[in-house]
Amino acid sequence: MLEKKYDFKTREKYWQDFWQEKGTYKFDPQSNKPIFSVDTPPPTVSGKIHIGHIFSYCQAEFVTRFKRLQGYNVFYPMGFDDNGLPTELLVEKERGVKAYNLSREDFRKMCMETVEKYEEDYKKLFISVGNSADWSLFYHTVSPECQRTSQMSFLDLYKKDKVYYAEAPALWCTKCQTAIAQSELESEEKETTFNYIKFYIENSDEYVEIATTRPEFLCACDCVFVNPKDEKRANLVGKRVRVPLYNYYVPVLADDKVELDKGTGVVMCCTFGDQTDTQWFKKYKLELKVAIDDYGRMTKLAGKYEGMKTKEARAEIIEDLKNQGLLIKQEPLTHQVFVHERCKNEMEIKLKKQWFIKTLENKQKWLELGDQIKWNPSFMKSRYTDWVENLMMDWCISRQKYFGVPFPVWYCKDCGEIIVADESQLPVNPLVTNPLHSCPKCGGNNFEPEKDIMDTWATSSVTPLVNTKWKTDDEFCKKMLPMTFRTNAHDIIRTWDFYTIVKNYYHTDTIPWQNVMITGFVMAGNGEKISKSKNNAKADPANVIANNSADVFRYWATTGSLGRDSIFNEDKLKTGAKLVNKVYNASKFVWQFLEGYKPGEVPTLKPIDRWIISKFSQMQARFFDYFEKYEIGLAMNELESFFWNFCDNYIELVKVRLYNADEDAKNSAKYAMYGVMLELLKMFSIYIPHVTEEIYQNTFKDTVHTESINNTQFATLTISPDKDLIRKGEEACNVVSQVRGYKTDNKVSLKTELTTLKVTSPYDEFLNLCADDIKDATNAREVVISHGENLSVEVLGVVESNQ
RNA sequence: GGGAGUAUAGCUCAGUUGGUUAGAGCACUUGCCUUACAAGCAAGGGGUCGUAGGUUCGAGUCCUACUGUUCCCACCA
Repeated sequence: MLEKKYDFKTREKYWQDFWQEKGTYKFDPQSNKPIFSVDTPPPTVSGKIHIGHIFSYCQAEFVTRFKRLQGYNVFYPMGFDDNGLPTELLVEKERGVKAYNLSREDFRKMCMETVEKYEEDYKKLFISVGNSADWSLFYHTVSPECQRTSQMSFLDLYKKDKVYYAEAPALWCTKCQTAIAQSELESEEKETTFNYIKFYIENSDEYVEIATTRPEFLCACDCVFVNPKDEKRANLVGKRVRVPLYNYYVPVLADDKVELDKGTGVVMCCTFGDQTDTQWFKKYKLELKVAIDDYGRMTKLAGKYEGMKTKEARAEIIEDLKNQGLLIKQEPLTHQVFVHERCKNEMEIKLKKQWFIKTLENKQKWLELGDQIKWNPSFMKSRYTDWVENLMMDWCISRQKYFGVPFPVWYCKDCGEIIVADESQLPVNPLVTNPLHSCPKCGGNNFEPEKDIMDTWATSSVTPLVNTKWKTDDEFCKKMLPMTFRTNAHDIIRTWDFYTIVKNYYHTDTIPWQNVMITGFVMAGNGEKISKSKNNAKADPANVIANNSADVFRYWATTGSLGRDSIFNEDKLKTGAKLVNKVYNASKFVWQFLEGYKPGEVPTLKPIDRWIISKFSQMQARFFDYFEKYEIGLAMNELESFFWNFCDNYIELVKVRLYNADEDAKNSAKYAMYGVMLELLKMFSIYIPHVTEEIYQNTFKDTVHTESINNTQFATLTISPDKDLIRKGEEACNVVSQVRGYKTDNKVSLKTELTTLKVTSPYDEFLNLCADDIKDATNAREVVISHGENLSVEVLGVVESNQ
């Protein structure tokens, strides 16, 4: 029996403990059920988890519950990504320290402590929202096991010549003082000025006009370009021009990258002002002139501006150009500038020795692999292909930071040879361990360890390899790869998805997963993105859960359709609370009649009972279809609207029968209610697992005999969707509805007794078969049904009550 | 500049392959304590489906153009 009231505050915790204790969500490696494996992106430990994260993880989690109920052996590990720049920034902020002021060891220890504390909170939060991951499969990317996999990945790439160490133009953040990858760039709109500057032609009084936004690069100018088709300036090619302020001469070259109608049509090339400069640098083997140092200050090359921040130098230089009559004009300009996504600092390009993974040479392959994966929703695939098609640089994976996975690499001090670790040494920290052997090239024994650490994405893009025990358990790995299902929000398609596809292909020749589910974002009330900097995440997930229950929170997470952003909406929480309440009450009510009922042979069914089963089957089919497309919100809509209809129409039609009728008539209703209610609870358990478990344990468990509702499986009912039958049943509901309307219009109670009800309908035959149910639901003494073109319902009289 | 999503009731959103009078929840109005639930039930008001064309017997749904909006990519001369 169910208690009168359901108290989520005590019961949710109770069931969460129950599930963990019983291992309800455990993957069974021995089972021969089909496997559904999930590669969930491990949340980055970079601060508090906001409501959008939980939203996204809930959506993915609904799918795993669905698959479990479909009879799959679900492999659903959860992990955290707890190394690299994002974590360092968190620790520095929280502790008020700067990594470079501390010893590596001290900083590392500090990071570990912080990470542990956060992960404890993260885990609690996930469990408190009813997440059904198998925590025995837990991993975190800074653990020795994951470090081993990341380093193993590096060694494998090295062996296959897919990773290289080279001095190349790299994107550089002067604030974080590290190289970063193209995928870590964001663009921001900034106001600046276009400065039109005179470059005098050698031995002439004439000059060419060059427009630039960054005159502080004048000291690093290598040459000037015009377009080869530019007839007006064809005579300039081969001549030299004088760089203003610095008064040295550079050649004028022609290159078709120059756009005629941009700026003045003449460009100065500096090393490096932008991406095009790096291409010209390579193509024309230009001299490297470094104007800006690692900290974003002008170098010696800048002369009197040395030591100034770039923007200060720019202002001074413009002033000086003005004074010397070299500045023609200035124009305001708004343009997109690349900034580092983590700190929003403007990007520089520096020539640096870094490790790169080859991505450019296989663009076609990446696209093919993208085609092999099923993207949901399908339109999100274009984010992937767009990104691949526009890749400009190989993936730079070395970071000049401290807390992360070290490269298993040393350099021979004598001959400079690169020495990589032996697999048996992994995980290895080259700062404290030496290679196993002398330098293979010169036999030397002096080694310079690689101090850099790997990009956080380089370590988190191996999650399918970690999960499937790559290079640890070959048999398991073979069985599990490619994984079935990957889910993430649309912001990390170009990083997590792309890099994971790249690495998995290099290592195992396959795609990492067969299906991808891309979730949307949660937007703040005004429709803007929730972000830490704006501090507009009004609702803290832990509070929302504590105040509304995990089930209600999860209900809210069904908002909207897949891949689309949703706005956080308090109303939806209210609706969820009502639903939970209704499910509980309906179950309690239904169970009154089903107590002691033993499901068995199909009895002779009354038309209304046939109707509700058929209608259920129709809804169930749609529900399954939506889930196949991971449309968890639309599936919920189907389920929910059926359920309210079930309560307000079906239950109302049969309840008097269940109280008063003969055994056969009762049994028909019981049969329908038992089947439909049980299946409804299973479906609801995907979304609101706590209340449904509470109900199941106190009701159906005695006849179904599984330890938890989560261990049950979906069943199809005996009557399949039948449009004609469904239409007829709805006619019966319409009759009842019209009578209710009559009573409402006349401001009398719905239980008011009627004398005679006169009905005409094209479905009179069917209505006659369920006349008793209609009579009961409308509380009429007599119902007369005859044939007619359209439905008409007439109340002939009301029985006057004495009270 | 290239691409994608989106535009339906005051708000948040459904509307499957084109098919009668366009739906739900919230909000609003009114009535009802009905042998589950007042966190409930019932009834109701409210929309020329972004604009303009087109295809069709028939368009919220398909096509074209435009407009608004959000996002991705490119654009730092």
